[in-house]
Amino acid sequence: MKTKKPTKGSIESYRKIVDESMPQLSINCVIFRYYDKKLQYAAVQFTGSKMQVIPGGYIFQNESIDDAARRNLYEQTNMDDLILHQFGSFGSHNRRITASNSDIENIGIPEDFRNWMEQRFVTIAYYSIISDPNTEIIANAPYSNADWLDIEGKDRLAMDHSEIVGQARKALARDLLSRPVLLSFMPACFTIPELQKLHEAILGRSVDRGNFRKRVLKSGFLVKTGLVKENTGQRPPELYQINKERYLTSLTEDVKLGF
Amino acid sequence: MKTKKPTKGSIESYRKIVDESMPQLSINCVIFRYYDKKLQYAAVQFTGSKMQVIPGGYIFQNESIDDAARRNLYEQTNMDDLILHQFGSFGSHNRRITASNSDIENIGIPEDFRNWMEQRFVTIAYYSIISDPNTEIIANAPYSNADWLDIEGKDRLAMDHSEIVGQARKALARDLLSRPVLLSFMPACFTIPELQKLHEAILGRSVDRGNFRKRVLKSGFLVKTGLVKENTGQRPPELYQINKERYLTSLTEDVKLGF
DNA sequence: TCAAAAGTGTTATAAATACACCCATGC
DNA sequence: GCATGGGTGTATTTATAACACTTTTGA
Repeated sequence: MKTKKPTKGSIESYRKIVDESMPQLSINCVIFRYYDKKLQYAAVQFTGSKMQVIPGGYIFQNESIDDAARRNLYEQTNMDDLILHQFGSFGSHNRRITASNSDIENIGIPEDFRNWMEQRFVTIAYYSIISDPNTEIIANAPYSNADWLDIEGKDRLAMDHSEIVGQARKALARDLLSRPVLLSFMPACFTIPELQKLHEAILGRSVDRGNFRKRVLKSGFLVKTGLVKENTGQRPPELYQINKERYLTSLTEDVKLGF
Repeated sequence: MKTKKPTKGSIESYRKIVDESMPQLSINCVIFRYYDKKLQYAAVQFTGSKMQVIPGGYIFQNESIDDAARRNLYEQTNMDDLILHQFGSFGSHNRRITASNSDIENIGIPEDFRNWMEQRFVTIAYYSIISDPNTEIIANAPYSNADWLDIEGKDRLAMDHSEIVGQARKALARDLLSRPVLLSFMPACFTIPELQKLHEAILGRSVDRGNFRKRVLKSGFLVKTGLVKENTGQRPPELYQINKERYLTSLTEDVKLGF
């Protein structure tokens, strides 16, 4: 699956992108994590720029868009077991990165690559969620300075990336209903109240404790471990695991088409 | 909004496409209609070919993908008031039109255009629905021979177009729940049993008459006209109109993000 | 013993579902 | 009359929502 790659950020790596990628088409990933009781997403900066964008990249001529999303995510986060959900494409007629909308005046990349990347681009957007909230985002060239930003924060991203993040959050909230997407967020072992907090972070509002518990247990995605989380200062909550089998089948099965 | 266009199918029109369109990126539209009590979709053929595809086209450098979808649809169906729903992108690594997967051996188009269009393409897919089931599809060059195909039929389209149609049908069924997309299908005046038949055609199964009636009336999208449909051979069903105001606002408002 | 958070149960309401029954028409 | 499809009502079940009560811990 892997190809020999030139050193990241080298002239050769830029040439490879320009020579072997589909022109004017990109993928972007909104990578969520649940950390510090908040829903966050990954943002990176172009080297030498102050504006932030979400990770993204280009599509090699011989790879599918889904593979391109996976690859770019791997190159930038070192994670390769994420489940990616394509949720939309963005292609307004003047959608391009420029000095005025991204502050990319003096970033250290070759001019021919810069000309290439400053064309009008259509992007296909994916969202993904990481289970380990301590994952480091590795910002490869032409990016640097990765950050996690609060979804409720006021950060303004370059271009239409804030819009893309907003749409990703909506897609995530929508998918919560039909699939337990949320389970990808959680560590191997977790409590129902923790799961509820995550739900609330995604939905942007609070839900009833008792009702949440009933619903999530009835779904059959959770398995009781018999253990409890200790030293919480209050009554120790019970620890659960994911019913992996049930979870994986739910990802491929069709959403119920009810009337 | 309209630009002067070269004669369709002329050398100039092909040159314009190659010169002014984004490369390797297309839009495709699954146009549904409800006709003869069946759900159908529009298919066209390349001139000189036997294989069918769904309508589609290319994106001018200075137009948005949504505008491109609208324009191509207009050029091919003469309809310009359709509501388009983007539902996904398709981009497997070997997604291209070839003689083997589309039977385009001897279609009468210039070789440079043919080389251009036989590149690997990613397509962004939309679905749309027409309210007048008697709409004629105008197949412009390089297409000819437009047809309406049954969604339940066994027709095999070229490339991955059957897959795209299947996904469109799923998206349509999903959207039925949150929006009364269905109303675009209906003529100005219709009966509830007719509306029910349409629902059943989309969902692929039957629904309870009484319950359907209750639900659709409670939604507030229908207005009673006071008239009945005559000469049906049985009890004359009541005719309804769409509450246009309510319908249009529902199209722009967010889907409820319930828990 | 008290606060705080976890876990459980009860009730009210609304929605989905399954039918049963009557109605209006053409034959 | 009667077959056929349209229109209406009702009972059952299920889902949603609001909220009260109990349990377990650390301080």
